[in-house]
Amino acid sequence: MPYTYKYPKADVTVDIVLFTILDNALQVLLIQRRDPPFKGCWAFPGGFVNVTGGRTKQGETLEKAALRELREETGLKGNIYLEQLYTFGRPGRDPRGRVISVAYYALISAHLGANIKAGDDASDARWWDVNSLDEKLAFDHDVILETAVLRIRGKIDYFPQIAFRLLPSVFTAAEFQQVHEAVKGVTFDSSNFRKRFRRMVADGVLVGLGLKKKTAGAPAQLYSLTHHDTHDETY
Amino acid sequence: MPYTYKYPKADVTVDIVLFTILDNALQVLLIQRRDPPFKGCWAFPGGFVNVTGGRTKQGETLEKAALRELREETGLKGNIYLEQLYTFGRPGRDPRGRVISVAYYALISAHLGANIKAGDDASDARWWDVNSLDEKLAFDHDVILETAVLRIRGKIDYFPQIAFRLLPSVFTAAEFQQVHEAVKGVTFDSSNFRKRFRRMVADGVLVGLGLKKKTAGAPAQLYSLTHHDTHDETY
DNA sequence: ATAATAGTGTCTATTAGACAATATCCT
DNA sequence: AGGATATTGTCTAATAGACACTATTAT
Repeated sequence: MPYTYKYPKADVTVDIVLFTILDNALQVLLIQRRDPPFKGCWAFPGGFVNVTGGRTKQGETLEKAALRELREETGLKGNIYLEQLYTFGRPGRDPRGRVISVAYYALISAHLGANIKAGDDASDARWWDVNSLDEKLAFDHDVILETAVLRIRGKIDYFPQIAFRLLPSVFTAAEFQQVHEAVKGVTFDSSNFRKRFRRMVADGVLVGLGLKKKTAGAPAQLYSLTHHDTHDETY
Repeated sequence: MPYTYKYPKADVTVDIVLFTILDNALQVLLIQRRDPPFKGCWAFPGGFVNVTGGRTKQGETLEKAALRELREETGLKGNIYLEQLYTFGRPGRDPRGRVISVAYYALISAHLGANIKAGDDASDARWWDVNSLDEKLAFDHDVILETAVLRIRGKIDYFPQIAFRLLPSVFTAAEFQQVHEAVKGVTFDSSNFRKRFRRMVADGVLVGLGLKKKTAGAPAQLYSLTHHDTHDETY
């Protein structure tokens, strides 16, 4: 049953740039495409937005589509925080026809990232260090990646949730610093960085748990987010 | 000649939130719709993205579509700076069917905004003070407006181009301050604000022109942007 | 002189950066 | 004791906010 329109239409897709921190480096999840176009190339998880249902139902939201595709192509369960990144629609970006892609980024902590497995449309799925990625990506995904990295690099400075979503729920000050360093691609003086950290504790954003974590040196205090402000979006 | 597809597709539109400063207030341009849906309602200039041309040509870019629609519906000439804002695609936002709208915002100085005239699809076009707008807008344009205002309010703090685009090419320190106040919706201590202004002059971002502008009190020094950095997008 | 606006200076509190120092654990 | 890491402190420079002050024009 074909669909007929008076004017030509575009396809709308979502692409999801999923980040985590592994080996103290910012890593991004790529899927190896099983089918053309760009068969064999690495690309972000993503796919077509469901727009069926006629005038009344009209299909799923963009965000739901992104979450669905992310789950289908990675095996991840549960709610994963997504934020809309940018919409890419340059003519010619997809050889099959005009495709408008609404890109999202998502952040998960390393222990969640460990059990990723490739979905049906992919021959493989794995994490790549964003700083040593020299693969030629499918479509315009290289531009999307650059946009996403710039976004979280800029936003982490005034929106600490970026760091918290990349961390497990309990973490040390050093781990918090390492996440910042991995995202920004620079190193910080630990003394000065700790002042910011102490301020967050004093402001009630973080709470010390009294517990200690063993390290190669002195044991480190463990902290967690003081809940109640899980609803964010300050921007 | 109808277009037939195997799967249903969405329409892709652009909407443009055009801002200026008039009467020391942040104002937004709205068009009164001549045709259904939302006939008679006020809405942003915008329209369908041209996606014709088959597999190879595929139509126009999103940004070109936004610029074209803005020109068609306002009579504005020349290049106007646009920045992509967010993509709105909730099912049901348009009663005609699934429509994904890529929203842009644009900024012009007041003297350009004076000669706006309604295009063919509109029965009227005029500026509205964003702080005293209580019209029910078409589609989800109320949400788009709120998103746009929040965006420029946040961005003007670290991206002074927002202010410069709302000003004529030559302006006084007081006018620069008034633009900030109109965008942020607060007043600033002129002494402290002027320190920021002086720093921009010292840093070579602005140049004093030596000329004076008459005011009700002492004449004010005129400044302009030190060019060469017209290519922005620091973000 | 006075109203009105332009423009400067001063004090304090907050914050970032460079760098020194102390504390705690393991071997 | 010595290596490794956690944790705190000190000095300086930059910046923001509150507020007092001077300068220049028109009437």
